[in-house]
Amino acid sequence: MPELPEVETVVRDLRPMLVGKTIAKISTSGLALRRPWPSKSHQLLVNRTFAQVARRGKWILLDLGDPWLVVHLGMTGQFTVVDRSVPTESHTHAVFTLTPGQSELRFRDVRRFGSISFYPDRPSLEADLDAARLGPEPWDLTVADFRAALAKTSRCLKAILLDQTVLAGVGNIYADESLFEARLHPERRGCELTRTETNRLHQAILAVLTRAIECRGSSIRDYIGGSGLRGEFQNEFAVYGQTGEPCPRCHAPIQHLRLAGRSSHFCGKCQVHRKKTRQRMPRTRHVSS
DNA sequence: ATAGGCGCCTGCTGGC
DNA sequence: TGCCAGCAGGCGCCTA
Repeated sequence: MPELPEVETVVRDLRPMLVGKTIAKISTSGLALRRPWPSKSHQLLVNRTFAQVARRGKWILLDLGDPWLVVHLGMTGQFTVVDRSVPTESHTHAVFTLTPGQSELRFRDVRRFGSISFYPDRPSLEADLDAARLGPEPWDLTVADFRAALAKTSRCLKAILLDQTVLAGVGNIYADESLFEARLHPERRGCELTRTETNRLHQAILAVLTRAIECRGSSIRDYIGGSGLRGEFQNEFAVYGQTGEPCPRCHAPIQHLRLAGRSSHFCGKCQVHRKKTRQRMPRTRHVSS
């Protein structure tokens, strides 16, 4: 699931419900998540108070005034604050009882690709973030830096956008939607983009992410925000999951392709693969429509 | 450097 | 109705 807009929504939802609350008790399912979360760390978390809730890429950073918890939602993670009276759903792997009040912070993850990591202090957290070589947040990535990153690689645009070391937070949905918005074919290579195309892609990424955050992200099946509310951006998809549907721009059917190991959706007519100048070259090809 | 495949998990859908 | 393959929003590891 959860890409930048979804994680940002969770963080914005959780912040007012967590900051100032203290962990009174922790219970876990005991099932392994993607990263180990040693039960030894639990005693270091009890009686600690949430000071801040932040996001870096797709990671949720919970500052407990020096121990830190870092949560990744994987594909199906849900991180919510609910009243204790709400029945606990299956696949709930961690419950933090909060005080004062009657609420609980719950981590639920059907596929268990998500993770909860404990860091005793800020330097240990920073070291791990550095090791991950996480790229800049999209809004901190200048067009000049983006241009430089594209120019030095022959990888296809889809793979570049999914690479968290280039920019942090974009996943499969928003890569496809950004490429559509920028009218660029996902198989185009980074190094072959013109200055205009690079600018257009940069703008498209920011525009798509901004609109998605305004919609509280996309709920396809599992995703919900920190308060349990679904997102609405799935209703705005131009290409993602729209195979065979008419392109909202030119009405040609949306196509589907497996690229960089992921399914890619695009309009083969208005997301041009080759440069326009070349496409106009007379060739022995016919167009039937 | 990069592409591709796999594995980690569970659940849902579509085709037969 | 039932079975089974294929697919899913992520990511890290391995090989070629």
